[in-house]
Amino acid sequence: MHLPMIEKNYQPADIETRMARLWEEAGAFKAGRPERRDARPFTVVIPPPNVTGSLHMGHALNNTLQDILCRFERMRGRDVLWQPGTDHAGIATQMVVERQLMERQEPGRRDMGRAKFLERVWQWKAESGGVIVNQLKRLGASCDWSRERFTMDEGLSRAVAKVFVELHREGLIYKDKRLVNWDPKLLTAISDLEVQQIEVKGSLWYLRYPLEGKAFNPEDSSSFIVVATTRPETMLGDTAVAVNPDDERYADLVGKHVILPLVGRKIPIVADEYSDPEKGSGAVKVTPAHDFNDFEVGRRHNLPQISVLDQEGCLALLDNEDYLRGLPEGASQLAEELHGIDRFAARKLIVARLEDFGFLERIEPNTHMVPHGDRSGVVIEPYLTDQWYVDAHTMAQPAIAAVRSGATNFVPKNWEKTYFEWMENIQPWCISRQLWWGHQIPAWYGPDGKVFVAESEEEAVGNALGYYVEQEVITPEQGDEMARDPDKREGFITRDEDVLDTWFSSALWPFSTLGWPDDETDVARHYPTDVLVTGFDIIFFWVARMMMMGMHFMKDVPFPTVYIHALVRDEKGAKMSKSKGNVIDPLHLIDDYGADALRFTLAAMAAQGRDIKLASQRVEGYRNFATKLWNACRFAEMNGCALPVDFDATQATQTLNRWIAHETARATREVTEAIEAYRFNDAAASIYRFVWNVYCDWYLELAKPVLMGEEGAAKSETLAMVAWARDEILKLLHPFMPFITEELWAVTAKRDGLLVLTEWPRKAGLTSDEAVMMATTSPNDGLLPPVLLALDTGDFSDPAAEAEIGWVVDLVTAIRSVRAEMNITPATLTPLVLAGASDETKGRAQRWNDVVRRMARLGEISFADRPPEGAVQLLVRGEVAALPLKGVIDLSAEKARLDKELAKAEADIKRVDAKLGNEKFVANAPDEIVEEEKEKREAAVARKARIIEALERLKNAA
RNA sequence: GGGCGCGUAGCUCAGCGGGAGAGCACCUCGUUGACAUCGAGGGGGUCACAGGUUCGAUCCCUGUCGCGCCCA
Repeated sequence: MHLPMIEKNYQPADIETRMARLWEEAGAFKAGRPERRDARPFTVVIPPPNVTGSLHMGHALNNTLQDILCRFERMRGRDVLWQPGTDHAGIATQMVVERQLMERQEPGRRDMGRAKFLERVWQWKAESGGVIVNQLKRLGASCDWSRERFTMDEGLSRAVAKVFVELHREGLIYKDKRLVNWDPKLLTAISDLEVQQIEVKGSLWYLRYPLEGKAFNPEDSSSFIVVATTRPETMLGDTAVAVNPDDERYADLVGKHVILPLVGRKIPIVADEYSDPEKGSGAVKVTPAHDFNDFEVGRRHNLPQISVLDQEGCLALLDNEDYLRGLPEGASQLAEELHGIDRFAARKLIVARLEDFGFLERIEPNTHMVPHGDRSGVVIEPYLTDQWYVDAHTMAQPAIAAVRSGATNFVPKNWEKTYFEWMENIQPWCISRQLWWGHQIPAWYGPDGKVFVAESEEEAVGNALGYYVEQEVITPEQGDEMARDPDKREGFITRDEDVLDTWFSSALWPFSTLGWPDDETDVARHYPTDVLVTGFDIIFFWVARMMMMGMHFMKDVPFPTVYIHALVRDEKGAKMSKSKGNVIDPLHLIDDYGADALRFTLAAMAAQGRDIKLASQRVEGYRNFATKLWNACRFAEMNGCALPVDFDATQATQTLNRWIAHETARATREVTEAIEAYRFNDAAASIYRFVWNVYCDWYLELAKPVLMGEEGAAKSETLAMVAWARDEILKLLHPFMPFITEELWAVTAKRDGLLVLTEWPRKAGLTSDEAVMMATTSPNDGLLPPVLLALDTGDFSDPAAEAEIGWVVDLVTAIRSVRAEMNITPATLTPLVLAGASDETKGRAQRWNDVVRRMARLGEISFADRPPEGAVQLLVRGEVAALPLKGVIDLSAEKARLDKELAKAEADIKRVDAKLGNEKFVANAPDEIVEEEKEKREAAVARKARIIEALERLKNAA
């Protein structure tokens, strides 16, 4: 077969489309490929993006890092399962579809009815739900797409029902009437985590509450008590006034009563620690039904809870039995007046009314935190309702212990503190939502409100009907009839209308996606997963809850390692947001620079524990890196570099080739170890430096004369070695830049298979059998400690080769530097005289004659005992290299240059002497450090001597 | 108020007990046989500040100042 030539230009878009198709057709990302049936699995579950989402920078980073790990382990022979899928995102999705209905001027959700609306959501999902999946594919995510899951799939829904029922049976899920965070816009309860505290400039209103039995007189402070509040409108629901038990000002008032202004309700003055004597007046009004703290105060003092708002945050006073109970005649007039008014309008009205009657003492400006819904943006209302809760405190204990014991580790470690902090102070998790889109709670109610929880409707209805027959509420005949015909039981047995918090189903993701509870084959093989990669912003929402559910249902952690990455910010460090208009769209970057460049940028910047400030300039730079690699491969192709089948790099004889083998092994070790340690930035830096600054800058340049020269053993070995090192580069770079490397892999040689499934460069001398062992042995069986996986460069290390190539590099660099400094144009070829050269140096100079002349723009290279007069004299590895430039250069400039060098050498000597002269240093420092210092001193002294000689000669020349 | 983290070259960031690094930007030079999406060279930093530990601190400890995030 004839290989296609490498295209002249690197065109990411074209390559990406083709490579994606290639992988797809080969089923390269599929878990459980037959040839890997016996390999150790490597499993990662994707943090499921919202089905409504589109790819943002956070996704790009998160999935790039996961993909690097997956491709790396796949090349190391593991049977990789990267489990993809999306989240149904209850509120977000429902909002999207409702907005769409509105835009199309179709009937709204409520007009349409539940069943019809849900049909519409599914329809929307079918049409638009795949967007983010396709975007992840563009990024190169090597998920097993054939196993894509959705949190509302049948299987996952069964998992949800089972978990709910079991936790309910164990008493870990229960229904409770207490305050929740109520969103008056979305008309649903939300969890603590979905509430954002936002600083708001408000006011503190000081209100006079008249004391019972005294004639209220605004001028007489003994006739009232002053309470301070940030929410005057809730005063209608006050059921007490609280003062601190240690507050002497109010000591004699405790136990007495006040008459609630405007309302006329008689309420007690109680002593409670909650009241802070330093704040406001030291007395607070207590509204148990509208404030979390007051709720607790109310419980402690057995106070009634009077809710005065409705679901939408409007005053609800008429027909409000709790409110009207025990009120004097005429109170209903106020109720009629205020009923139905929005909470913020009511605030103004009530304050005005209080002022009219002298109950308002003063208003102070006050900045305080106000809870807002993270989706709706409106002020959250603490609201008294029945909701379902998970006993998070109990469930957290094994999850805390698992991290304490090290069964699960966070990387970087410091996130464990955040995890513990939250888990140890965890509150009951409110899991019911008054939405339609989501997993409907598997609870059914009988006519008396008794609840029947079961995994299926049949089961629940069966239980319920049995119960009511037994209780003789219905006859057995009626029971049979209702069991047969759902219409007949309508109004008798009704299902809970609410759905579960989206995070409830996400918490099961590591095992529900593997088939639990229906088929546990994959659970056995892939649970626990190997690592979770996610952002710190969802440690509470998701990681903690997966830990709880995993420990409870699988009796094991969901993952031994949690790699927490940072946020991607804009180049100034601001959080990207639509409102700020500073969002960088990863898809635009992919269009402009290619997915590989974007991926490499994110990896290179993913230093642990630090946010990423992304500038598109960086991406451009790494696109250039891809171009560089592209051209290096073209160069190899143009010279006919190819790898013979039986070529063994360890057996190379040419110095240059032994050197690049050694450097390749070093890069292999660095990249491998860095990925293993989740140091993605170090891995990226290593491969970048190796490709550009070692392979391209030196190896290819030094190899040119051989490649262009005559046929022979040296040339054929070099032709092979250029190809060999190129192939190693393509492998090492593949996890970071999968598209370009796969393309180059295909066009540079006839291959047995795709690069994506090619074996990762391994320790030289390790047999394939051992590599297979490594891949199949479980990590905890103690047979092969991880240290054996470390790569050994032993077979490639060659100090002699390093010394020789090092000399060439130093010589060329020194000459280039001085030529630039002396403003010698490249067109001027200068001769080089190696003065007093050792035999070794002479040999090297002869062997590298062509290269050095070409790279350093030299004429002839000759040898002499002493440098010619008036020459520029360079020190290269302890010997003098002279450029006879008398007449070409300015002698005083050369003198200045040497003076500078001399000063540097002297400074070095001085610094080392100060150290070595310090007895304590010599006594305390490790021997090798002292030895190093001594060697440095010797080198500096020798250098100084040569420079002085050079200066002498210069003087003679002048 | 509690917690976490950050202040290193003009910018974005690595490094973290033994001679200050990268990329980009900047300046000079360059149509050298893969690459101008390139090559060669160069300038530029009391490593926020003050103490302490140490033979030795950009690195460890304490404090101060400045910035960011999370929780109350």
